Amino acid sequence: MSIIINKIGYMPRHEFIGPMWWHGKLRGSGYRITMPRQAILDVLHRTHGHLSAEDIYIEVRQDYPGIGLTTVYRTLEILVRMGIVFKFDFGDRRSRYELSEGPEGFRHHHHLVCTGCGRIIDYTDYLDSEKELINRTESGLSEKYGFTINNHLIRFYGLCDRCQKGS
Amino acid sequence: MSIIINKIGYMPRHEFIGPMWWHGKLRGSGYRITMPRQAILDVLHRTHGHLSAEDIYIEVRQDYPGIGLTTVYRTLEILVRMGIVFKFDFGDRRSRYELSEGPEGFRHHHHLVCTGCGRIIDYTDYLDSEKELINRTESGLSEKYGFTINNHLIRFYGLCDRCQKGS
DNA sequence: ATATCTGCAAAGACTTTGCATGAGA
DNA sequence: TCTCATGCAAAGTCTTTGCAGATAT
Repeated sequence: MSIIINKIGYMPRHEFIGPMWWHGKLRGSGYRITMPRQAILDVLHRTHGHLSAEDIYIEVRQDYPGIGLTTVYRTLEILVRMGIVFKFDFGDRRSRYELSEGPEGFRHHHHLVCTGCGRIIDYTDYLDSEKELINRTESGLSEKYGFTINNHLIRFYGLCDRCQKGS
Repeated sequence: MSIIINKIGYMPRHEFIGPMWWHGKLRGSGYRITMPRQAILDVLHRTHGHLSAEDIYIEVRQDYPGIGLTTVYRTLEILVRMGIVFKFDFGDRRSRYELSEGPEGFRHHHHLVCTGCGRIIDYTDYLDSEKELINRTESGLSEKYGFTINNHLIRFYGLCDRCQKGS
C-alpha cells in the first residue's frame, strides 16, 4: 500500500480500492487529480448508502481535516456531470450521492421507499419482470424519442411492515 | 357554471373540472375546504407539466390575488401527504408538483430526462405493456420485503437527439 | 510556469416557522 | 362559536459564488 502524506496531512486510513479507473475519466476531461478529489472518491467507494454532501464532508475530514464543504460540493458536481456519481433526492430536502457504478457495473440498484418512516431499502435482486420492463421500455423510448439512454431511476413507494402495523 | 366570489375577490377564470373528488378525501382527513385550497387544486387540474411552488403561486394569484406563497407550500404538503399530488425532484433545486392522478388514473406517466439540456419528456406510450410488468414487480417486492406499495417512480436518463449532435 | 483548484466567508434560493388575524363547519 | 387556516415577516437550510492563496502538471 502506498501511503500518501501531503503538507496538510492527508493520510488515508484505508487502502484505495482496486485500480482507480476514474483517474482516466477525470484526466480525459481535463480535470486534475487532487488530494481532495481522491479523498472524496475514496469515501464514496468504501461507503454504502445514500450520503449527503455533509455526510461525505464529515467522513472525508477524518482523513483530510483541511477540506472545505465547498470543495465537496464542487467535486460532486463534477462527478455527477461525468456520470461517475449519481445524485438522488428522497424528499428530505438534501441531495444524496453515491457512486453510480464502477466499470463492473455492480453497484446499480433500485429503491423501495417507506413513506411512513422514510426507510429506504436498496435492492439489486431484480425480478425477471423488472429486467424485462427496463429493457423493453429503454429500447422503445430510445427509438421513439431519439434518446441515447444511459441510466434509469426506479423507485417504489409504500409502507413498510412496521409502519403498516403502526397506522 | 357557478361563479364564486368572496370578500377577497376569488373568481375562477375557468370552470372547475368534473366532480371535485378530492373534497371527500380532504374532509375525510379532517381538512377544511378553503378558497386557497380550491384555487390551488384548480390550477393543478388544468395545468400540465411539472410546476414549482412558485409557478403555482403565480398562477393562482391570477384568480386569487390575496394568496401567500406560504399557503401554497402548506397546501402542497398536505396534498402530497395524502397522495393527491406527487412531488418530483429533477435536480434543478426546486421541487415540482403535479396531480398524481384523478380517480380515473389517467394522468400517470413516466419521465425521460435529458442530462444534457434538462429537457423532460413525459411519456405514456409504454404504460400498457409496462403495467403488467410493474404489477408483477410490485407484488414480488411487497411479498419479499413486506411493503404495501402505493406508487412508483420510473425515470430514464440519457441524451436527447439535439444534445447528441451537440457534443 | 500557469491554469486549476481550494478554503473561507458571504451571498443566494427555496422552504419552513411564529404569530396574530380571518375563515370554515 | 371554536378550531383550523392564512398571510406576513423572519428564520432556517442547503447550496453556490467571489476571491486570494495553494496546487497539479
